Amino acid sequence: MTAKRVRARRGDGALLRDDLLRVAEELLIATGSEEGVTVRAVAQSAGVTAPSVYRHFADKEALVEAVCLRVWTELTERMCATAEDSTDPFDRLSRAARVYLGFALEHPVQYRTLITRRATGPEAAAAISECLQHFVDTVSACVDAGFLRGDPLVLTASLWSAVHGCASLLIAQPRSHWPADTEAVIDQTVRMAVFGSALSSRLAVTPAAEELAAGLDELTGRWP
Amino acid sequence: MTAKRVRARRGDGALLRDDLLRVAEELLIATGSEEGVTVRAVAQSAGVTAPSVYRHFADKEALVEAVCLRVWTELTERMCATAEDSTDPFDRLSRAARVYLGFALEHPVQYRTLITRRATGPEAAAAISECLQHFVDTVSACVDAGFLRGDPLVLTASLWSAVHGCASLLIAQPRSHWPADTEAVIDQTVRMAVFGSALSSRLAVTPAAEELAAGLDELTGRWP
DNA sequence: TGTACATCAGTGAACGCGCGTTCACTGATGTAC
DNA sequence: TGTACATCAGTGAACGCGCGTTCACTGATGTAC
Repeated sequence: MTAKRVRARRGDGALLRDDLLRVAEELLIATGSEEGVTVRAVAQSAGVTAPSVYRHFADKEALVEAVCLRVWTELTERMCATAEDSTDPFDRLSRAARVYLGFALEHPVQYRTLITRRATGPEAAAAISECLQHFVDTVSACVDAGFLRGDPLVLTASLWSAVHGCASLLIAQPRSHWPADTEAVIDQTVRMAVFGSALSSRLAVTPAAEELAAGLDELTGRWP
Repeated sequence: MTAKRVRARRGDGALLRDDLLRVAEELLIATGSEEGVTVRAVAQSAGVTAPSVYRHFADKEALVEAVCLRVWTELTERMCATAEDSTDPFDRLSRAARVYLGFALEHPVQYRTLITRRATGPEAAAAISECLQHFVDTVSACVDAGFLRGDPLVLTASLWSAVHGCASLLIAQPRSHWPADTEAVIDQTVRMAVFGSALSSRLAVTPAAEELAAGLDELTGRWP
């Protein structure tokens, strides 16, 4: 990468743009943070001088955001694709949650950078909105089918909290605070979230713990 | 604050330490990020020159961590205090979750800074561990009482994910992506998490959505 | 087919900044005699 | 009670760095005549 780059032909200036994105992504992943991505380092890795970067991105902010968006757009696509594997709205919800978590863990730095960014550009806000809208739609379908009750926006916010929180902690926290079996945590989190949404949205009044436990034992005894 | 500070008497050097912490905290909150807290700015706000900071903190890292820890130690205390308001383990779990969320939203910047920090000092790691241990103990009590089933560590990780995720999103995301009623989201998230843990840990086999919904309707019909 | 020119990719050097940190110091003050 | 001294809080000046960004430029290349 550090090798001097051959200058692009006229009209092919956009080739550098792709290279810059690729190289900036590598740098973002390697350093684990937006601060590690410097314009100079990106340019050098692409075999080019720093000012060249400004031919393709307005400023550093725009470069970083573009790097994150490059993978982020996959997310909605993948959630939609998975939805087609099933016709059951409740099942679709679980799948969407798992895809979201899987995505975040596959692209931890891009995920965290984009979602914790204070001032996002309109494109980033749109990308997050789009993904969130898919969640809302999936939840709404569950409400329509009678699997969930209540305000879809509130239900979605809680479900999103669970999967985002799981991803966020797995990304940020060292192993020491966690059970060894990451898969078990992911699985439990998704199940907690979807079943918890189903149960809690039906509980207008909170019953006593013993009563609830006895009722759940009785109910779940049907599926041994 | 910018006023020149009167020099402390001999032996009272530690007074400045408190002032530096207070001022650094203000700066952290005002700028919303660790990067906004510069040694120079902190010193100036305390009415002192930059090198004075190094009399009390090894480096900038130590200063920021101390600022965050100052409020963080409240958390475990508050969770323990709330636990005494109830004898029901399941109720205690809900209370702990609410206290955690409330704390995070009261001190959003300190919460985020400490929990997303990559290389934490031993004190910070200990503080997080201590708080987490309280969660594990509370969950274990629920398992012992038969309200929850399964590995307490895995259950805790999921519960932690839900509350952390809710706090994290509320802190990071602009209002646009959220329902207007923040309280409703918090309430729903806690209920989803605790009831979801109770239900999901009893489901060895996942039943069909219709079956589950019907069962839950029947069960929750008892508490109208 | 040859040539002048406009276009475009990329450069080299510099600006100005704020940062964390170090080092030798100053001067007030409590303490020991 | 007076004085020399060790201690300690805080200073002033500087180091060295890497950063984002700008600006006038160079030189290759496609295109129009």
